[in-house]
Amino acid sequence: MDHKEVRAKYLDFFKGKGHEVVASSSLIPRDDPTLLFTNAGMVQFKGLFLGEEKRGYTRAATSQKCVRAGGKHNDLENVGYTARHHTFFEMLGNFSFGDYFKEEAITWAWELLMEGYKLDKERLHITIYKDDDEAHDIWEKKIGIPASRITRLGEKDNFWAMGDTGPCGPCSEIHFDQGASVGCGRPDCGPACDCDRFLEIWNLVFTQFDRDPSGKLTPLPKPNIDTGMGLERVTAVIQGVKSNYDTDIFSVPINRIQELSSIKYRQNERFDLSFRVISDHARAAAFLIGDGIMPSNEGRGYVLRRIIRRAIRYGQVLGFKGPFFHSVAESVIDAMGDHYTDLEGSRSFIKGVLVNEEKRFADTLFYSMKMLGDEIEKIKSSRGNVIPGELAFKLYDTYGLSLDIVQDVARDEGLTIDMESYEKSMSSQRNQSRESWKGSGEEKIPEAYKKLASDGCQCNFIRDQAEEFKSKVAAILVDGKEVSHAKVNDAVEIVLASTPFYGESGGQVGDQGMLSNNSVKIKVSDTIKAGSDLVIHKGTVESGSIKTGDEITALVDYERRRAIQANHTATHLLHSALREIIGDHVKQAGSQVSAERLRFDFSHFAQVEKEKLMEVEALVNMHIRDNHPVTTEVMTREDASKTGAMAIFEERYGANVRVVSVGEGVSMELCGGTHTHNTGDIGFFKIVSEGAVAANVRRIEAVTGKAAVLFSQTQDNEIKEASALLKTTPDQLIEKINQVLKDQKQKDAEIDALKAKIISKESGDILSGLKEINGIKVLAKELDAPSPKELRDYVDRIREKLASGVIVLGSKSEDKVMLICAVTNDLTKRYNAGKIIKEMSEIVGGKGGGRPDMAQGGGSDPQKLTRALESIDKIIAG
RNA sequence: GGGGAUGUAGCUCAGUUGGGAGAGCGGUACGUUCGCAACGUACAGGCCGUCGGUUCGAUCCCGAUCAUCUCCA
Repeated sequence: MDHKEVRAKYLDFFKGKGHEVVASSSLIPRDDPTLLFTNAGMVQFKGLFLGEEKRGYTRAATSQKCVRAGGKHNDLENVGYTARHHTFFEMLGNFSFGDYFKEEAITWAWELLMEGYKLDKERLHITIYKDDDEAHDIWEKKIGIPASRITRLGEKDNFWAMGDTGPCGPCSEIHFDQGASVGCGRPDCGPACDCDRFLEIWNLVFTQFDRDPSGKLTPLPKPNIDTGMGLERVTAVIQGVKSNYDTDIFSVPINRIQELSSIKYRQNERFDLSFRVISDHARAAAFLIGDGIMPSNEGRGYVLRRIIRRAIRYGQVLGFKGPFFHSVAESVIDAMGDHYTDLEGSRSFIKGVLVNEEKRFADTLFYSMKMLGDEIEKIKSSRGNVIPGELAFKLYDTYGLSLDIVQDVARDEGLTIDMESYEKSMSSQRNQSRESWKGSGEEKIPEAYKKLASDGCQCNFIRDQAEEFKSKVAAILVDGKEVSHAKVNDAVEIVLASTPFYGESGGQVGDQGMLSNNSVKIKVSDTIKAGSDLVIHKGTVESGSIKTGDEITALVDYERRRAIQANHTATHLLHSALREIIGDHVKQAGSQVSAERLRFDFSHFAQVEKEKLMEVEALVNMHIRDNHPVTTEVMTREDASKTGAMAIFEERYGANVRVVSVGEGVSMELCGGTHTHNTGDIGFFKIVSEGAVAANVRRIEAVTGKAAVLFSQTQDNEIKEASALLKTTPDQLIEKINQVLKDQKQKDAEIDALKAKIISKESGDILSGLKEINGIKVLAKELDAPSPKELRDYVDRIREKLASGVIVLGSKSEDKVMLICAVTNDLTKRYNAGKIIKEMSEIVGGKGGGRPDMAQGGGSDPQKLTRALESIDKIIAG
């Protein structure tokens, strides 16, 4: 049985038991500040378990993609060294939201393992929570498991909780006995043992309590079921192999590595380790990038980067010199693209990102190796033979040179590393970081909205309707608290039973407009969406008062809405034009559509050339002129992905999705926003700017319709005005500017030359004030110089003429004095310009200093300049 | 989220008691050469990331901010 059959059997089995088969959600969890990545099957159902969200089913089964790397669950460092750890894996799970409970969950699990997967029942052991007699009875009496193979365990192993408070409950695990030859070999070895003999394959969680802050458990009226079984693990058990890496799941990437490296798997343990690390990480990298995460220097992107780099490092062990990892990742797409169709669609994108990242890593490595080389040079020249631990740590911490590489180099150079101090530095960094961990920073849904949702409050967005729309007030919030009525000047948040207002989502801003009836007028300044089906109208009561249950007329500002729609449809056209002209690695990385303009972020590895940008703009405008119809269709997620519609990864979609199509194959995207009826409604599309927002992410801003016309007119006017100022025509403007610049440059040169002449001449005049003190030529003079640079020019000139002597010049402005002193080189032993300027600066209330032959200073008392200059006589006379 | 590092010419980077912004490569012009390569000479190219503070004076010190790199969580 291959893994595809294992997965299909699972989903089919539970479909047969009335479960909705739900597609895997993105690896980026939505609305959840506690998680870096989706790390379990229940993540996408959290809202249902908490009763904050309702969907059209109460039983669900999924095969959920999961990543455990970074954040609370971090398996990264173990991957490759064990038979079971992965950064990426698939979790099979069946869920009940207040529907069936313990008995069905256990019975069905057993049925699937026996009849579906044909496991040997003699090798299965059960663990339950110590107080859960109910589960014990079901296992023993109903299923017929001998009590000797049912183990009661404590809170640590068999009691599950989402957090310190909230839903929680006992769980029951099914373990597979790999036989006495595996593991510790102790006679009392059992499922509770830490060794590898008993393998947990399925965890059934019975969420039946609600824990309050004091720790008290109250039974939930409708308990839930949440189960999880790792696909890789159970496949290994079914296929009778000892390691997940020996299943068919990993054979494709491992084969690819064999081809690329010409090294066989299972010949050498050191190489095998690399095979496992690379094949695991290739899966994680492909899926993370497929879900829109880009390698970067922070957050999720940084976890991805570390996964990629770890793989590359292990690849070096296999002798890879150039980029190879992208090719392994592509083999993952070959193997899994048929079940994860969006992965296949992102193939060239994933490859591009990885090639780019492989090159970038080579740069970092080159730089940090150079740094290490310099440091070793220093150690050797001081006859040392130990690399300090702090240095090794710094190289790792700051420059990304990992310890194993430093160790290799040290060995080659005959040096050792002070590991004790290395570990010390490391653990102090760890502690420092752990103390400050708070969360991933994802925005949380405010409590008041959650409460409304769990109270069953809903608000349907009614897409196409007459302008007069009547609805009932379902809830009113003031200052984030639910109230029954609101009066004049209150800042309110209103929930209606249904609404024509579009709540901000998918990058499209929320609508504005009015809510009114005979007794109240509310100006809506923004509309937002909370959760999946709550639309909140934010606004102010302008007159009258309102209470819940009132009937009210909702009127959207449709002129504004039309501008937004034009921008939104144009965004889709821009997306498809970019893919056509610069390549299908282009993927949306975010967008913002407002009435004024549209902003589109997308993945791309370099600046978009101006010519390409013009082509894109032209293509979008062509589609506008062709006046294609814009149509929308609601279909199942599966059907949508078959049509090849582009999905935007940051969105969460339900079972049914909206597909927005432009013309015949011009553009097709999953989108919940609102659009024009025909592309011609956009009128005109104009790109305003293109630039970078992050590594490998570019941003285009554009305008449409009226705003685009205005933009062009403004630009045109500016060109005309500029032409008029330069007394030329727009078509000769560039030429004229070049001419003016050239002219100016010439004049600058001329001015410099003239200044030099003047200074040269004036310095001759200045020389008239030359004195001789102690046989040394001394010149002290005040002159009018606008800047210290000017003053320096004078002093240089004079020095040339003087050949030997001391020069002091001063210049004053309203409230400041500049002083400069030069001593010719033959005299610097006797007179120090720095010291001279110091003394003189003090007189004018300031400070100064510099080199022995040249020094500057100044002060804030202009009236004393003359005195300062006179003081030179005394200084030289000594 | 917390820490460390970097930001100077098109590129790679120097630049300390705070006091004239540099090198190599690349570019342009000229020269040697039949031509290329090579070499020589000259020249152009800089808000020293941005903003603020200290100071007579900041590439340099201090604070903030942005970008990039990196480690930890």
